[in-house]
Formats: sequence, structure tokens, C-alpha cells
Amino acid sequence: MDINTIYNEDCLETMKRMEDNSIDLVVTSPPYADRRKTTYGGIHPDNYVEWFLTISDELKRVLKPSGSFILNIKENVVDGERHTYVLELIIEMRKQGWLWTEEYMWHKKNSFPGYWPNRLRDGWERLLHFTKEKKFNMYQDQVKVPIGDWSKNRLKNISEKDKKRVESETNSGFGKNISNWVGKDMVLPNNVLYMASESSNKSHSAAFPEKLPEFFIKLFTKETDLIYDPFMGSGTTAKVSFELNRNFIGSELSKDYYKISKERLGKSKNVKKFFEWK
Amino acid sequence: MDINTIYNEDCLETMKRMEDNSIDLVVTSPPYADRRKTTYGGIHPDNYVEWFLTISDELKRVLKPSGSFILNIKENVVDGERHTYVLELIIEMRKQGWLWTEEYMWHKKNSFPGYWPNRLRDGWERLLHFTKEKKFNMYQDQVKVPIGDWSKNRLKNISEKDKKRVESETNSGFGKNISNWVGKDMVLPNNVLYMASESSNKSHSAAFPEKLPEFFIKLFTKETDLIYDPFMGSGTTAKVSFELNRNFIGSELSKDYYKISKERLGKSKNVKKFFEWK
DNA sequence: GTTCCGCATGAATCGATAG
DNA sequence: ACTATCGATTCATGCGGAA
Repeated sequence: MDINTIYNEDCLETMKRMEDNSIDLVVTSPPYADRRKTTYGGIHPDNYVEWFLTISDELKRVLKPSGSFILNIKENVVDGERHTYVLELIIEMRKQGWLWTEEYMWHKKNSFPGYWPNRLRDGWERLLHFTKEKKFNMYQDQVKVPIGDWSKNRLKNISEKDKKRVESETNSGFGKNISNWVGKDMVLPNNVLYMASESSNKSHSAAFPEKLPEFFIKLFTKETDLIYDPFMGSGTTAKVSFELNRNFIGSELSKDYYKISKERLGKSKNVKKFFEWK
Repeated sequence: MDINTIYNEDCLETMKRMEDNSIDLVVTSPPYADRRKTTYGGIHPDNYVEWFLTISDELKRVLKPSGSFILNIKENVVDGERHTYVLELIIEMRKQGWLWTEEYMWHKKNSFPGYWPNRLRDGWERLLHFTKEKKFNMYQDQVKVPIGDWSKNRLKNISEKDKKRVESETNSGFGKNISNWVGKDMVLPNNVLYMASESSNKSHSAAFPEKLPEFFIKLFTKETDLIYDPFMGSGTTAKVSFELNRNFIGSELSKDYYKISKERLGKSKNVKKFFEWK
């Protein structure tokens, strides 16, 4: 199996040639149900779970026990209701043996416009975190963020009470020592990613902002680890992987999207091979 | 059935005395699984769905066809994984006849601190929107928010330029094409509520901020509409309902929480009756 | 070089109209 | 009756061109 290669084929074909337990991280944004009709034929919501389970089964085989699988997805509205296919998918993937370890949230700064009688504009998407084992690789130090402005005022004139251990009023047993923050300027983020979807002035339509795979690549891999994206699209995860000195494999069924990825990644010296499907 | 009354009893008892189709809005934050052990016996996650379905069935009976049910909930971590009881609950409530119309998101500004090897701090909760019918009451104008700063410079300049253009081209006969945004200062929000959880300096632990029920009360009811909270807790939804001149009924099983609500609402002239359970 | 302005467009959804 | 297509609605972002 050649790494640092992108394949213009169905991801199931690519994975057939992969060894068991060889991938450190899967970050992907598959075609949503009934979307991208022109490229993927528009999988109907009612058939989505069945379709995706064949893929997640193979992903589970090739993922290392210490690895993670991040799935960006959002259910659309069908007949006035949110469809339940994502909920069902989580439940079925657990039956396959996956652990639903966490659900991260992408809070979109610029949500799609619109006005409807029964709902507001949709401003968020799911980022489901699945793992094979309870213990897996996670490098939290790599995703620390600058401390908020609140600390500047808070720490400037630190009170006597703050220097002592401040017990929370609810008797939750959790206490905090504010003075520990002095000198620190980076803190751990939480499980909400607040960022805009990428602008579309470029030739490709990359709704997936680069910061998003970047966050998970930093959080769940170290350099030279191997990342796989079974639905590469315009190659956002690929690009970020190479930039962060990770190894990468990608699959993309659509010829058009594949070409966009190829062009986008062509400048990168890290990409070894392009494999075009005949 | 007395309105503007709070009841110190199980919500099923309160609802027994309610007529069919009498409530305009239910906003509630029920005890999460394995929480509040002393009060509700600590419902185990595996039994949560079964327990809640008896309540949601009665809620469906008493809610008007034009009404809405907002359920604030978040699955906790069990054995390293997010438990699936909320997902199952949504699926089962649909079988009961509820429509899962939308999922709003509470993005918490101040998420609870902590450090774990397999997850980051939890910064969000679900706000599930269920309805009985596809068409229901929704008053979007009541929840408009100030337009973003981006517009200030833009619109100011557009309008100035537009004025100049109109003056100089008065005789041209060319109709002016003023941007839709000029004069607009309030826009519709999206389905993510970004707000801090309430400080716990008070005697009760009110993680539920007042802005949260306020948003949904404004969005789904008008004045004198009837709101019901089956798990009143410290009475946040109750307080906001009265302040917004809505009618209210509340149930709270715990004597301690009931007392807190009673004290908190005692000052309100709108509360008609307190009903203490013997 | 900067800053400013104009514009295109994005994983959307609903209701009406047409076949 | 059921499906397919189309227009209306709406806001934040970044890019390119202009001042």
C-alpha cells in the first residue's frame, strides 16, 4: 500500500489493499444524505445508514487500536423534521464494535441564510468521535489556545481569596486555584469548534475549513502518523496533513473533485503519487 | 386546573389533572441520568428512556397541537463513552407520535473545567425541539438580535453613497436600488444559543441561565399563553414566564427545590398559588 | 502599501406550481 | 395523490479591484 498517495476510486477499493490496524486517524466529511447529487448520486436518508455501515466496517479494520475516527455530518430536514439517520448510524456503529467516545460540535460563524416558518438558520454540525478502544492516542497539549482576555483582568489584581483554594459553592467537590493561572497563556479548548466555513471564491467548494481537520490532526496524531480520508472532496484534510508533516492516504470517487485535489496538492513536495482510476 | 400555580409533586400527578391540548409550551431541563440521586432515585442511563417516555406521553396529551416542547438534555459519559439514551429517546418519542422538528444547541461560554485523557471539556448541550404538528406557533420577530458589527461600516457607507447617487442622478430617471440591509439593525439568530451558564453564587445551583427559557418563550409563545415545566428545579423557567407575562404551571418533586422556587417566586405578584404536597 | 468597497456564494428549506 | 422543479428568503465572509 503506497502512502502519501491519493486515489481516484471508491474508498472501499482503496481500503481493500490496506493492512489491518495501519491507520492512526480518519478525518472525513462524507457526502450527506441527498446532497451532492451530481457526484454521488444522492444517497437517500432512509438508505444512508446501510450504505455507510459497509464503509465504517472497513474503517474499523484498518484503524489502529490507538487511533481515532472523526466523522463530520449533519442530518437534513425531511418532511419538516430532522431525519434520524445520524442517530441510527451512531447506534448501529456501536453494534459494529465502535465506541462513541465523544461528540464535538462545529459552531459555524457564517451559517447559511434563509427564513422558514418552523425553524431558524442552521448554525452547527456534528463532529462524531469514534474509537476502537477506551484508551487511544490524544495529545491535548498540541491544541492549546491562547487564554481569554478574562484572565488579564482577573489575574492583574488577584485577590487574597483567589490565592487560596476557592471551593465551588455547589459543593460539587471541584475547587480551583486561580493563582495557578499566573504566567500561563495557553489553555485547553473545549469540545466546541467555533469557526467560519471557508469562502467559496476559490475554484472548489470547500465548506470544510482547514482549521477543522487541523484541530483533530493535532489532537490525535503526532508527526509521521498516517491519516486517511475516504471522502477526500477537494482535499482539505490532505493538504493540512501534509503541511503538518503527517503521512496521508486519500480516496475520492468523483473525477472532478479528484482533479481539484490533485491540482491543490500538486505543489506539495510531500505528495508521492497520484493514482487515477481508469 | 389552577394556572399560575406551582405543585410540589410528581409531574405525572399534576398532568393527570390537566385537560387535553391545554399547554402552549413546555420548556424543561429534566434530571439527567444518574444525577440528583437523592431526589429522583438516580435514574440509570439504561432505564432513562423507559422512564421518560411515560412523561413525554402525558406531555403530548396536554400540549396544544400548535405548541412546542423544548427539552434541554445532554448524555453523560458512561464507561468512557457517551451514552446513547438521548438518541434512543428521540427515536422512541417519534414512535410515540412526536415530531423531532429541530435540535438547537446551547454553546456554553463558560464550560465546566476539567482535564481527562480521552476528552476535552464539555462545552455544549442539546435543546431538542419536539412538536405535535408540522405547523405550530413560532414568532421569530420576537427573538431578533442586533446585526453584526460588520454591517455598521458597510451600511453606513452604502447609504451615504446611495444618497449622493440619488442627488446627482435625480433627473436621470434611474430608479434607486438601495440595499435591503439599509436601516436594518436587527436580524434573525440561528439555532445556536451562545451564552454562559448562570453563576452558582446563589444558594441553588442554577446551571440553566434565564436567557435560555426566555429565548424559547419569546420564540414559541405570546403573552397570556400557558407554559408548563414538569421539572421546575429552582424555578428559572417559572420566573421568566411570569416576567414575560405568560401564564405558568410548574411541578417539582423535590421538597428542597420546591422551597427554593417558592422563595424565588414569592416576590412575584403573578404567582397565584403554592400547592405543597403532604 | 494600505484601506475601503462591492460582490458572489455557500452540505438550506418551504410552499407553490406544474406534470 | 404523488413527485419534480422553481422562486423566495437571508447573512457572513473573503477576495479582487478601486481609491
